[in-house]
Amino acid sequence: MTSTTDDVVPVKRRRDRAAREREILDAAEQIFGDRGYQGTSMDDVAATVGVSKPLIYQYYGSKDGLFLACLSRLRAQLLDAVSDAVLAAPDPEQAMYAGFVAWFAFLDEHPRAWSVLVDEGMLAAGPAAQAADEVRDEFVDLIAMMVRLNLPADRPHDEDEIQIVAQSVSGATERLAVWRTRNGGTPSVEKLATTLQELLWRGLDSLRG
Amino acid sequence: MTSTTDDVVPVKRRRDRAAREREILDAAEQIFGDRGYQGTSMDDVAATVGVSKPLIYQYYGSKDGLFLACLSRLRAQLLDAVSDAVLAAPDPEQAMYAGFVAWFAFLDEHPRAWSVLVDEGMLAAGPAAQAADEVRDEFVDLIAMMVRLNLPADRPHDEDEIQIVAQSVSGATERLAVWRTRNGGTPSVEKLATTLQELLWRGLDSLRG
DNA sequence: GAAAGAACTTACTCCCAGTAAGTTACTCGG
DNA sequence: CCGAGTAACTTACTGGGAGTAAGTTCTTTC
Repeated sequence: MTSTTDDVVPVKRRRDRAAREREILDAAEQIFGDRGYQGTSMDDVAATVGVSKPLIYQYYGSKDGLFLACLSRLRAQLLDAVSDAVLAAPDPEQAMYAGFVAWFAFLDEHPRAWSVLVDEGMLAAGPAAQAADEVRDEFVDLIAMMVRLNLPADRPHDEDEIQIVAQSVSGATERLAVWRTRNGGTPSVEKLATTLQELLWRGLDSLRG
Repeated sequence: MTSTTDDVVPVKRRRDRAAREREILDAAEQIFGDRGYQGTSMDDVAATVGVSKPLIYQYYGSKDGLFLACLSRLRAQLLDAVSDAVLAAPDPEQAMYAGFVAWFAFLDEHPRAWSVLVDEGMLAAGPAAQAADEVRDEFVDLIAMMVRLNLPADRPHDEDEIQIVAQSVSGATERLAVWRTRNGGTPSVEKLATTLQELLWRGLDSLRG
């Protein structure tokens, strides 16, 4: 009865640094995932954790720092999932398949992780992002049209497959363009186009029948 | 000599709306391209054009609106370049090649356009963007390793080609994941993995020799 | 040469990243 | 049990950038 701390709300307010850091990181991952980088304010994160903003700054330095910490943790998880699947496979062909499955399955099971990592995580939310998507869609449509023209007219084609191929080609070319720019403009345009052509042309045969 | 307006700086200050809009759009495209979406302030754009900020708001409504307008113009140019190349080709195989060349060449010749459209345009600048790239690089390395393992050991392999393939696969899977999420989680993970596998596996034969 | 409207500006508001300086709770040696 | 030391935490601010209300000046047109 003489205990000093047992009337109302005996909630532990102070926690040690490691525990608090984890709490903050969890909240941040959630909020970044929901609202994107831009849409997330440090005040929101602080309020969610029930802590004041400067504490977050003390632990993570900046908004970028906090985002980066989320990213790091997720990256490790995703990379592990995929590498494990690949390394467990008995031959290269199955390794490739297993890698794809692991990749898509991970992002399927961690939709929020996904947003933070690649999708909206760093994109501006709203109309600008939507417009960028429209640009992509136009190319996807163009590519899908080309693929369709190249299929035998008599056989019913699998529209899912066409979409998958078109999205893949669009994603691949976009990434190659970024990479090439950062790489100082090499390899040459022709080298890129030729290699892509080789990689995809024969694959398209499979879909042809 | 009695003319009222010919001493110093007879610069025309007012211009009609269409001309001013174009001026603003040009400046915005340049600045967005240089500094990214986040790094660009409306005050910067206004100062560059030599105009006050509310005028830009009157014409474009918001920062997103201005960005969107830049995007629209560029999209039309890029899409035209690629469609023209594709449609001018005599057969599907050459159309595919021509399309790739047109895509990479356009982005080569308009590096700033490029930034606005896809690359840094909407990404957060600084350490966060860098970290996201590191995540990608890890996957690219993993894929490159797999490709290398699958090449005949005796033949010297073309490292550029390996990088191109690895970047392509990484870009394709990333895009597919975004698309699938927005598409409500279909098609299934297995369908995606199988189609990708078919598309790429035979293409990798070409590189094998 | 005045009316009308388009082109343009000054001077704000609010929100959010980041910070300076201080306060409170825990802990450990005596 | 108590005070000194430190880790955990807060209040109260600055600065910068998006967006706006309410005007002011130029230019065209009758």
